[in-house]
Amino acid sequence: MQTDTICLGILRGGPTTGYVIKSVLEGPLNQIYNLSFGSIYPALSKLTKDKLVTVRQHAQDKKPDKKVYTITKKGISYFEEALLAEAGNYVISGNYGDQIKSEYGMLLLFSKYLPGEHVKLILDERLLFAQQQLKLITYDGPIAKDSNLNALRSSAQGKFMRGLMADVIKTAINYIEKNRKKLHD
Amino acid sequence: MQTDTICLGILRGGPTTGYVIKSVLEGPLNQIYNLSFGSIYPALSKLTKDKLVTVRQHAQDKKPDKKVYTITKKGISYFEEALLAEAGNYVISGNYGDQIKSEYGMLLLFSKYLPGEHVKLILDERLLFAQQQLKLITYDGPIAKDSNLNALRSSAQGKFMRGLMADVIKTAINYIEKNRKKLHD
DNA sequence: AACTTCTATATCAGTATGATATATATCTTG
DNA sequence: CAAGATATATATCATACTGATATAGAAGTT
Repeated sequence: MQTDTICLGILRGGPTTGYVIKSVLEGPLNQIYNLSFGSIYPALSKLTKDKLVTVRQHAQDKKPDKKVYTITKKGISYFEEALLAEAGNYVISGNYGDQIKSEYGMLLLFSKYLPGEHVKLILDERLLFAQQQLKLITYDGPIAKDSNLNALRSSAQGKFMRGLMADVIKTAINYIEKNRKKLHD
Repeated sequence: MQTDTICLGILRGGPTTGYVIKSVLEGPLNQIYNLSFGSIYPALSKLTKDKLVTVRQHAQDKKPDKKVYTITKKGISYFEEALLAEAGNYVISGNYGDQIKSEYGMLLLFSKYLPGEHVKLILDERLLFAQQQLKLITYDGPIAKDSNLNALRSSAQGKFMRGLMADVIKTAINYIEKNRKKLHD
């Protein structure tokens, strides 16, 4: 999926900054997608140039200007067309294009070349990390009033995806706890 | 994890070609990691130049030469040091560096902007795809005699990872089947 | 008081992707 | 049985993305 489309999709949830887009991707969408600032900021500039979004520059003395991006009508129709076109692609080809690079998975796969103590350590760390992720995803308390995060949490789609990720993480935690002895001792 | 390290790790399972490395990544490691030919072939050239692997060129008339790469002693120690160094990193920082780009996840998240019929279609397709993946991962019948695939299947680590992936996919399938009505109808 | 984390944007060298080219064998399907 | 698709096998390259770095003040922590 194009970076443009991702940014527009998040912006459809409400006006916000590049920084928040990155936070959304690192927070609730953490298990789904990620983009670096080096992709987000240029995409936002390009979208502005193409009139698919508008910027309001909030001058903050001595801090860098906070640039709040809002999707335009043109942007909305562009987004919906792009989504339909890309979805169509997936349906036809059967290629869902998930790009997975789990360094952790490779590390475990290669863990027979690692000292046993080390393997224990990285498993302990991973379980802790997974539990943190689970809390982050299932958290339902008050959050900052950013409309994007609210859209993500309250929509049926957001709830669906959060539930899916939570189930997957729980399964992984249980599996690791039950089977970790096969990797050490 | 560096592409070099990944290639060396797979080559530790036995000598093979760049094409097979790609197949391993697309087959059994499908849910863990992927690399394009554009990364694998240059990495293999670099490793050869650095004497971490050797090549035997099997001339096949009219087909391109089949280049079988074998890890050297130097390569083995390099690999084990790199792995230890990288694992150390992960333990210290708590950053497992998993890079996830699930276009499918984003598509579902944005599916409220898609026609209901389309959503049904992409869910049906996904379930089929997931079932295929599950079969691929849990398959225990005879396979081509490539030593890398055998190493991956018979080692404790390979079994551990395959079991983990199978559990995760089953969970996802169950979740989608039980909750899909929240996304359409 | 010192240190870390958060908010916020920007740039860029190095790395990776996805498409394309090339070439043959083998398998599949109407 | 011919046509088309898929598998084997390597290679290249424009475009895209990452991860690190720079900048800078506020706010929170030790």
